[in-house]
Amino acid sequence: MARLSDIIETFLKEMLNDMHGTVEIQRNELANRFNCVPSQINYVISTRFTNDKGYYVESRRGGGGSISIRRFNIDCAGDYLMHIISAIGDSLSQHTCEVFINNFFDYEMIDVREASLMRAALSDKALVDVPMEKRDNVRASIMKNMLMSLTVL
Amino acid sequence: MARLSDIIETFLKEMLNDMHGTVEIQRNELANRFNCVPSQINYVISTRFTNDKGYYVESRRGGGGSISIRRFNIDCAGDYLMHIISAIGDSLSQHTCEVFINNFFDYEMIDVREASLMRAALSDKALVDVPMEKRDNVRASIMKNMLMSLTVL
DNA sequence: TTGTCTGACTATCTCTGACTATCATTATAC
DNA sequence: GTATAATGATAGTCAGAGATAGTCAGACAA
Repeated sequence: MARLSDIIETFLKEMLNDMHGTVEIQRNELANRFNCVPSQINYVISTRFTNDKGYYVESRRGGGGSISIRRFNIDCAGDYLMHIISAIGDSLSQHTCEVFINNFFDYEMIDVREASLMRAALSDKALVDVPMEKRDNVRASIMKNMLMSLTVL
Repeated sequence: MARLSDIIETFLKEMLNDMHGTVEIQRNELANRFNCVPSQINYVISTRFTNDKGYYVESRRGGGGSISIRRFNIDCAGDYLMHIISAIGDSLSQHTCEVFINNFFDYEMIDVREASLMRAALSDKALVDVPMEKRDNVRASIMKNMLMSLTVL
């Protein structure tokens, strides 16, 4: 028998196709439709709609709350970016960042302000409170998140 | 389900646009129009029209009383940025970041890509490797560095 | 052993209503 | 007339109910 998580995953992906890459759902409503507990929806989202797999998820609690899922744009520059993102491992030195950013700028994937923002966020100065042994991991994570954010625009 | 608060917020913001940045309302009248209790109006104002978001609110009780909302005029973006930078302490929650970024965007100090980059760099997701007790410090530091980088361009 | 599913507990946001504070106007006392 | 009290018309506060979503440990299934 097919797993519920797979069914829900398929349902959401079809919805994403129909809605051109963005869906907004209510957790309880969806759980109801599939006769499961609400937290199952969290499970599906956290295992199937991760950043690594090309999705962006946001949510809001409280009355009228909801969960929104966006799919990255994998075309055009996105392709190259996705390639870079997967090439970046778990660790990234400030120097390597600099090289990346200069490249992005040279290839006109980012403008001067964007480059400046990225440099600022990834600098040792900004990360001074992060313990040395973790700093390059955090830098990699920030870099990947920033690049992913550009692929959806 | 659409949130009433959002509807009222939108209504007031449209009114602000039409009236060039200043509106004067009567709490009971507005509550009546939206079929809610008067204190809901206070809720909307205190969550959506805060100082941080660039609004100034005054009110008068008693017969003929009313509430007035004014939107700040941000003439010099650089000054505003410097003001924010000095106002940011050593710690900054993700939620507060969100408010700031939306603000910068509303005032056209940053564009949609820059906003997206900033959100990505400041998100809990990007900072997951930073120990919880340090995360808000690191966030404050990244935010200040990014803002500084914008002031020099 | 790993991935799936559940439910109790928690966190957050919204909305409501009872109670309080303030101001303007009118009535009353002197 | 003037001072004071009463009344009515506003707005403000706050605690609690309601409506969502998130987390996590443990049961269960492939």
